Amino acid sequence: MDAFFASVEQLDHPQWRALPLVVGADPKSGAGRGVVAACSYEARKFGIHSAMPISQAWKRCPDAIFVKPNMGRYAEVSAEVFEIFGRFTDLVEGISIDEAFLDVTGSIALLGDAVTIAREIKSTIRGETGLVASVGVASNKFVAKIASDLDKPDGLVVVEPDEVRAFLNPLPITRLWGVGEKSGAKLLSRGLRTIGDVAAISDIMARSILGDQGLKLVSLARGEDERAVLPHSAVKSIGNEETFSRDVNELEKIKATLLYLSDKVAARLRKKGFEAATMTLKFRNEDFKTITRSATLEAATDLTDDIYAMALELFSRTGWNGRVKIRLLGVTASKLVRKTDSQPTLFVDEARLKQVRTDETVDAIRARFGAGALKRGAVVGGSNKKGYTK
DNA sequence: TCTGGGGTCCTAGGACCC
DNA sequence: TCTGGGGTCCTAGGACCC
Repeated sequence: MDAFFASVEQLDHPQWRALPLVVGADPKSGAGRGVVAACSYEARKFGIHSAMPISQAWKRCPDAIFVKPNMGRYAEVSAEVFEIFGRFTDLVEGISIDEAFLDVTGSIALLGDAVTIAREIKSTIRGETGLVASVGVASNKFVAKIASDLDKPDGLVVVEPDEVRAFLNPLPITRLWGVGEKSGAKLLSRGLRTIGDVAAISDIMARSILGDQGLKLVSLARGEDERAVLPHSAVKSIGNEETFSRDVNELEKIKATLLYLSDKVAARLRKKGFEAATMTLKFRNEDFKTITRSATLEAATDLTDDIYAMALELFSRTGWNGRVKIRLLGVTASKLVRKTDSQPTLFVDEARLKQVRTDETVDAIRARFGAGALKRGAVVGGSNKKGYTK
């Protein structure tokens, strides 16, 4: 999907259409923290792009419309788009909220060749959601992905099997999916500028530059990719993190934030029917140095109090002494098990039962009155930056 | 110049097991 | 007195993607 978040906002707010629009952090008149999550094509004319610091976006176009992401709404629209994908094949592999691989090999006899299907998908999406999509058609995932990126917005790029090498060779290495800042710099330092340059090096050279990753990369650069389109991949982790609006060193605020994050993660686990055995605390200090501490329990849990207790324990293991300020805290649950598959409790513990009933009640109230209907006292009293009210 | 928030995957060392 | 090889799991860090 092209400029997905921004396009959804323009769809929902007709008065914002054809205007520069930025979805992301609050710019706070140029003093805001955070980055651009997405922006309209009108905003791109000012040099604004995804992942740019929001303060820079503000400098480039203070008159742009700045809005906070509304992930719930984007998820709704995403579901509509994926439902459309499902009409063309069962083999749909989502790779993000707005992007998927579709293996249409088995649909050609019924629906026409891949290019016909691609046109049909684009026009159905536009007709039913009002949004614009770009499609790449190719004989494997890697080439299709690159092709889909080349002619945005509203692109349709077809790469025939015998054109793959000629198509890839002239493209810059920055187009290689999986090559970011670090790997890109290593490749450039060896004089490798295009995908064709990478395709031409020996396996020994590839390994010396990027290790085992390098070997895979050379295959991809040659257009070789045998990976299947795999639907239904299982979720592996659920986490929430938050950058403070100013760096903090007040213990009360830190604890309130850990409780807020733990509660959020626990509620998401319960909503999806998971329990988690491993918890990871993420900690970034004012110098942007990031560390993690994690621990694994014998019995998986979805209780807010359990997760908060672990978060506190892991925080104490960071060795934080109050002298450096903290920029970000995060809590992530992993080693997930479906609740029905988890080990039954071996003995009844009154205190635990009480916690279970508390969480059930909280979930029920939030389900009825909204996620913000009920907050822990420590979170409200701890002056959480979002400033929740009762 | 200033770097969000949601994730996945990989690497590497150490503990532990057979 | 000198200690292999194969495998799994855990932890910490880091690259990368949207």
